[in-house]
Amino acid sequence: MSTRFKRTLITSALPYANGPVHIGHLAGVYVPSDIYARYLRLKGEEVLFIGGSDEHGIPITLKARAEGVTPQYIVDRYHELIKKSFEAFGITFDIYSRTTSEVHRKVASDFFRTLYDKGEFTEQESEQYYDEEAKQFLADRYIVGTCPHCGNEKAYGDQCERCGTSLSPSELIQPRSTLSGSQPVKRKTKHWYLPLDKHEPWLREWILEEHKEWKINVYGQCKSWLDQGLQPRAVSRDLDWGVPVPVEGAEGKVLYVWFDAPIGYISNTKELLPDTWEKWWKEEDTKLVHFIGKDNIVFHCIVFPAMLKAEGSYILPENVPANEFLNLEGDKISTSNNWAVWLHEYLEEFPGKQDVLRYALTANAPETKDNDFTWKDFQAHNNNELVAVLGNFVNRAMVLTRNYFDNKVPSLGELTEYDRETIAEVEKVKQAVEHNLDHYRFREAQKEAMNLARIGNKYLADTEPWKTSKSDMERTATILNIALQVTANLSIVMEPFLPFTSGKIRSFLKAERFDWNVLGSFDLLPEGHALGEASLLFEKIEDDVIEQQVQKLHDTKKNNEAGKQKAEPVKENVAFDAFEKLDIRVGTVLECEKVPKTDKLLRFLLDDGLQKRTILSGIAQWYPNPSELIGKQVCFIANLEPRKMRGILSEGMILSAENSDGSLALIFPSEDVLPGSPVV
RNA sequence: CGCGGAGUGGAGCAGUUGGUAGCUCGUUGGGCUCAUAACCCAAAGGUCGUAAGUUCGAGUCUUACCUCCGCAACCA
Repeated sequence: MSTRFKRTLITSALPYANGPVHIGHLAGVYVPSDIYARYLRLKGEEVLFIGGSDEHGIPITLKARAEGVTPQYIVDRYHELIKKSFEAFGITFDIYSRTTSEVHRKVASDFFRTLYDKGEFTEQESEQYYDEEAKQFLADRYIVGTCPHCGNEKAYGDQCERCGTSLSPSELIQPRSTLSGSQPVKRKTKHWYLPLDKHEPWLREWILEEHKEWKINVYGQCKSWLDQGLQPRAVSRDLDWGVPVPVEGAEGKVLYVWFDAPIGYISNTKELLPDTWEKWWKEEDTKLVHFIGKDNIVFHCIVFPAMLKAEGSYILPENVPANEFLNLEGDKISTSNNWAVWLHEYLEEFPGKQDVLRYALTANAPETKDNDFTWKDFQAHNNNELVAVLGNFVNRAMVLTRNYFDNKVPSLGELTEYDRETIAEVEKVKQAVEHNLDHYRFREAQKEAMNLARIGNKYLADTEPWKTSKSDMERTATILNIALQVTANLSIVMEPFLPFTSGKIRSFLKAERFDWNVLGSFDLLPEGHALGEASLLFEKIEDDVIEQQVQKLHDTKKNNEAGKQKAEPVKENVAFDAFEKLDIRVGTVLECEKVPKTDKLLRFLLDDGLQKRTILSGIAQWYPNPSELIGKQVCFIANLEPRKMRGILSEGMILSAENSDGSLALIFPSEDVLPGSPVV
């Protein structure tokens, strides 16, 4: 640590309490932050590691509504589950609290009030949907209606889940409130905004000039945001679940969750240390580090710093080592599709194997780009590295000592040149691990730590104590003394990465926990010291165990697909005249090409019997050679309101059939007809 | 010409301020037998996405282009 700092405050992104924690969360945030925290503690530094659940926000209220329970019930359930599984996994938070705590309510409320009193917010009125029966404003997610794009009648106010379009509530046709079912009305409401645009100058200087050392993905993202120009962001919402806005006339309004959540870091610190928390947040010699995933970069690098700066008494983060995403067996991890390896399930199915997962996730950490977790890799990391290299070396050292020296540390005699070289190698490992950890390169650091076991294996192979034991017990004693000292060193260097294993090694050695600063020493175990009972550190994971996990995922996938393949229920009946209002016709394709700079849009020029008509259709990915469609006849809706997309006016809609996987197929008449023929 | 990231031996990754391309796993051969068929050694395998340029010299700098991922846009 540079002399600038006296202590380190580590925060890890608050997991959202509407589901359990999965390996993506672990690899991206919790394993690296735990390694870092353990490392600094082992070095004897003053460190605080903050975690907690993020328990406010719309998705939780929706989930509660869907299950017919209270939001509190939902967050209680997941908070407990998450907290317990983190604990069992060995994530050593100094506190794992929650944003529904009393302390948080007060801290967040005061924080808002301070900014409010200082005039750091702007106020803005806007029109939003209001439910007159339920007597409250409706968040986007509380409004359903017909998607203007695909006709899905259950589109939400922020997004249509069928076609994936993001919407705003006013775009919905026939909006309905999910609270009462009534038709909402537009009403004026006032919200507070954090004017990020005003903070842009110093943010620019602070990040782009003073923090060039940030990871390139983080720096690049920030630069991108800053170059595009920052916009004011609303900090309040009309909702009844959250921290109330502490301002007169703000009844029914709560802090927006992104404003609320990062303050959780502060309130959790305060909950743990009611008297001394301020030194962690307000003294310049505290080093603040946020561990997050890449989806949170803008909040932790721009929004939260702007909040802290606006408040005025807080320090800013020194680094934000954000990771990319972890995929699972080739596909994106998805909570809603159950495409994940859940921590609580792993802990049950692989009891005592916390370190195996920690190791595999760190070895394959998405530090520079998205990575893929596969069970086969997991098995290989365990069998070929943990078992074969680390477990085996420790076992060799222990067994040899038991066989030749009655399980006692033998004496160190005269050192050979080779012994000295080996000892020097161990010192190099220490430096390499430190250097990498200091720069948040956990994958590389773990690899270097593992090299210590490799050095040990090589040392035994080269010195062959099983041979020297036949002629020269003195030499054999020296060799095994060194091998045991290497083992003791392993228990130190592995502590941040594999804490459970490290503890086991210490119990084998009957040793207390060593400080990091004695790493590299060869007098950790005194001569004659009686060793404990050794067992295997790791066991092989057989193919069938892996296949079972893969099968589990395949089953999930099958279930998901089966679920989707069910045809949608038939919509409500409509009167014949409603059908008659639609003017569906056949047209002949004259031109067809991809619209530049889009992924999905094809531009059709149709002969509709009367004139030429341009229609855009979002089917480009299913028709890679659009020119092949020229001359074909397609069906289209002729009297749909024209709409401009990408600067081109689309006059109608071409009809396609949609598969369960979302792929689209154009509908053609079975025989050629005259252009303009009506479809009846 | 929207923004960012990535393209290095079969797989996953390092390559610091430009100077003969490294690591882990896998593969092949050999050695060893203390050890969970584990360990050790050796070899094969890369024209560092493509093209041009700067330079005595480029994976490392410049330009153009291609591919992949994410965001944005967009999907009547």
